[in-house]
Amino acid sequence: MPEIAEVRTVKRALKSKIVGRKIIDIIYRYDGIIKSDKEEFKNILINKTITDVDNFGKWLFIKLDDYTILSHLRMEGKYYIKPTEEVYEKHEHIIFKLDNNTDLRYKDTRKFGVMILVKTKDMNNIKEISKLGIEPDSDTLSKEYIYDKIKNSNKTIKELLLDQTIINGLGNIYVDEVLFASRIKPTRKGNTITLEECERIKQEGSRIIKKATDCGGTTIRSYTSSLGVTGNYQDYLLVHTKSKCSLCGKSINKIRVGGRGTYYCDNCQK
DNA sequence: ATCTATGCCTGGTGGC
DNA sequence: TGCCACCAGGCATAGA
Repeated sequence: MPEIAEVRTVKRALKSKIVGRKIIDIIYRYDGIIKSDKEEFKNILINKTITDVDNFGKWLFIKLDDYTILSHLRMEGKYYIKPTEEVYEKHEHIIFKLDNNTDLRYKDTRKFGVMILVKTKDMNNIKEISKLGIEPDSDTLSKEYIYDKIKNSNKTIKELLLDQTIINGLGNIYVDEVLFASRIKPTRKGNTITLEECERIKQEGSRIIKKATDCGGTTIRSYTSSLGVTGNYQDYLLVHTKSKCSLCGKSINKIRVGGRGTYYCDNCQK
């Protein structure tokens, strides 16, 4: 699943390829992805020029002056740039025809992704965006902030780190990595995590996300290249999908926490 | 407020 | 080989 590092990678690639391009038509092959008014989406966007691409956590923003497409890739959403005459592939649901004989195509096998068209000036008031927390490698993230958000919670630390309203952008893979690097068991309740451990979460989260962003994200399972971009952070994963602990050599446990497949080392994580 | 269950989806897998 | 139940999971929403 694309997490913050992968979304940043998509953002960079898109930015270099579509800024300055005008949308001349939009084809819906499956319009369930569009969560705002589907007709308005087309009517407003056709003939608009893409001015910027940005992201906040896992949300991607495609900006067109006064309007912005909020795009969330969820599990398997991907963007591709293709010559307009190329035959559509299965699961290419939304086709943006651009003014240079290319298409921006949104492909999403499981159709979990969403697009919402909003006025750019209202963007930060949209509930999906306004509720988001602080990005894991932001300078404004502090151990006190994390501690304050989790200290009274009976939820597991794994669930809390997946909560986008606390830290914005971590998904299943990076939460496992952050907890391993912080030496904290994913099943610990939020109210047992110390301030010192929050500092480790902050430091390791920042380090891991910066490194993963530099690597272009992680490419495993079906989360392969989007826009022809392939990340290589999977070479640095220490616990997620692993069977042996790189520190102690014991078996990595795979359990379910909060309904998610979770990898951890029972020996190294306390 | 907070928790649990459900729905959204398709492709891959394992059992028979 | 084919059929089928089940699972993967980010997030919203409804119900308890």
